[in-house]
Amino acid sequence: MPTIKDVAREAGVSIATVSYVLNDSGAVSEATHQRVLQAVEKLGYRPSVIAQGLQARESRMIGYSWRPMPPDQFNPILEKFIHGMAEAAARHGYHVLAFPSTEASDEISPYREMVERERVDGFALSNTNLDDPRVHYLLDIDFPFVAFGRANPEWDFAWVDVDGAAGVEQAVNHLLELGHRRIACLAWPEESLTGQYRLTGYRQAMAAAGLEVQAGWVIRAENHYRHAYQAAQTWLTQPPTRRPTAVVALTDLMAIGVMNAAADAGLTVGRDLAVVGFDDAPITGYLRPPLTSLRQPIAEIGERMVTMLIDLVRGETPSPAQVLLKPRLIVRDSTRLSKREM
Amino acid sequence: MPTIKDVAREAGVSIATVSYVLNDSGAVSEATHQRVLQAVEKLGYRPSVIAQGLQARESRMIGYSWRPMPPDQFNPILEKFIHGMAEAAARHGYHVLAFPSTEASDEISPYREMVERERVDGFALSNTNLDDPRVHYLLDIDFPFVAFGRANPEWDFAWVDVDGAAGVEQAVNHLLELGHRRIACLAWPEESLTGQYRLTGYRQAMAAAGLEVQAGWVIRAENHYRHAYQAAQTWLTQPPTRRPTAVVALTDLMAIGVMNAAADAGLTVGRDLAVVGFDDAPITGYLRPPLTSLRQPIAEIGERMVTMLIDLVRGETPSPAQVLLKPRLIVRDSTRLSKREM
DNA sequence: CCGGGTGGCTTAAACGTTTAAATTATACCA
DNA sequence: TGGTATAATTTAAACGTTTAAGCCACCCGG
Repeated sequence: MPTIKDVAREAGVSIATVSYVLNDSGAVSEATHQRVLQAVEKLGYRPSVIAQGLQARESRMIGYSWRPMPPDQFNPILEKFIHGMAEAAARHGYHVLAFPSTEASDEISPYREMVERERVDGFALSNTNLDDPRVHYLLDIDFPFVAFGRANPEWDFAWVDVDGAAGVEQAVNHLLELGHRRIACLAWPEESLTGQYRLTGYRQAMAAAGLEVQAGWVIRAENHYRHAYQAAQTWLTQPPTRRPTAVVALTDLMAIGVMNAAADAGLTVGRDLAVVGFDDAPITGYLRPPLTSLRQPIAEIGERMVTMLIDLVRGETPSPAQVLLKPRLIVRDSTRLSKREM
Repeated sequence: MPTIKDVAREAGVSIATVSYVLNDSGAVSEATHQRVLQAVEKLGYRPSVIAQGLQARESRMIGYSWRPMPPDQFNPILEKFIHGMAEAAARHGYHVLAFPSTEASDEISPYREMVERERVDGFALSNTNLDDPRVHYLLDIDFPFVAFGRANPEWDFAWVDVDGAAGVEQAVNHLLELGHRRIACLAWPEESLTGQYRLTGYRQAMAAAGLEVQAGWVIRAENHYRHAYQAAQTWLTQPPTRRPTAVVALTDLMAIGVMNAAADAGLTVGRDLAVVGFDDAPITGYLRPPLTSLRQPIAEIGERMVTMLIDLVRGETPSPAQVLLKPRLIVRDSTRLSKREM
């Protein structure tokens, strides 16, 4: 690989002049400028990112880590999220460094390692939670990061999030328009901040419609198929005149659990029970019936996070520093075919 | 961040001594050794990866790129694959750099960029194909890489692959044991090398069982739901005594297309038609019926690729340099309930 | 008692950049 | 013509490491 010295020799100038030409700084005569560019072209010279990094004390890397899903669960948005970030980052001369999260016991040590060894200039976080220790640590050492998801409202940091409340509200309103009145919600445990926001959307939409949320209409469960299946069973064993006619599940995986429970109870999803999911996993369109779901603007989230992060790395404050994006309801047969006579 | 100079000052030695202590090289007295380690501890010093990289002319980065799936398709193994690589890499002091592949027109320029700017020490490739231009380029410039998948058999390079032929053979044998005789295969276009291997497994298993592959039993299609659905329809419109009783699809996505086509034709998958997929996507267990599929040992693939690549980066030849791993047939109801009277 | 070997440490160069400061050449003005 | 401002270029230091080479004191053998 040719270095700046080779270019300098080839062009008959000092390495400083080459550097000035390449960075468009300093005062260089037009003739020299051309000569240097020709030498660069001839040798196929590209500056070494490592040497530049040492000089500038930066790595031009964005660190990102995630906890892998158990084999029976899926993360439908991860691939697009990483790719979206990688693409946006590349446009700014940055790259995404994927590092593993191992034990849940010590969440921050992989992050600390990256910071201390100067591997990354900033982090993208996802799956943040209230009092997230990573957010706490990074705020503490004042290291640049942007989160996908909110955390403790008292902490001031840059984040991008999907407006789960607005999303679920859309879903409930859609069901209301179809004539549903007994609408249940399959929610997450109380600790989950994202779960809280989404559940709030459900409660607000119901309240706005003047509907009381009956006891038992909200069931909290972990994001597992089996839990969702069991929760649905408790609803479906109620008499037809009392049981929910529609279910909003906080993820597609849980929605699938509900759909299968309904089918196993002899009900036709879409006609006897409307189901809505969240995430719009690629699979949703191929389920029977295809699942209505809330699609998150993943590419935009990745893009926004990267540009905000680069602002922070450069010492600027991104504006806005908090971004809430609306998900879009993709209507499919799991609700469309369930129109109720009003 | 403290540097080696700070440690040297703190310990009252030269920076060379600090370096010798940290790298366990050179001759350092026990007393000095201790003093340096204490200074390191006290200051919380960690060597800068960038400075080490400049010195050693290496980045300790493994580049990996993939083409994102269209929104209605899924890549069930990508997440585990990257995470597996990231984990194995981290154990050896390496990290995974994710860079985007943009246009299909110029596949190699993102790779060239990474090479020329010295961003990575080697590459992990996936979705290789016969005469893959990336493999060609990297062989040409003699840059370290390991591929997930084979390419032109005349090229000598390191790869790890899943034995698709053995996998499909397993699947066909499983169907044969259940009493199936009219077994169809939903294959990929001829250009796909992976598709060729898998199809070979089908043909071999059929031949070994003394069964002739009837015209029309093999249909080639792109890896899309809709194509799979249509292919299945052409089989299912045949009279029951002639049509295939089992289908081996080369991916889960295509298997889902077949399952839905069968259901829409009034058949019960599992009883009237057995279906096998490939990849064992997390969703397969939740389909109705749950889909029998071939699981690839993703974590092991990532692990192997990384260790082989690190060998190559160090100038050693990995042994073995070609690894073929067997997938495992995960039997579920989509075949289990289809036992035929023999 | 002197020479050579060696253990233990430091000096200094190198990796490939950027950039402040110094130097040289050129032009302009009094 | 001499001095100064300015344009163009070079020199050299710096970023944080590693490591070859050098240095010094000490010990040991002859």
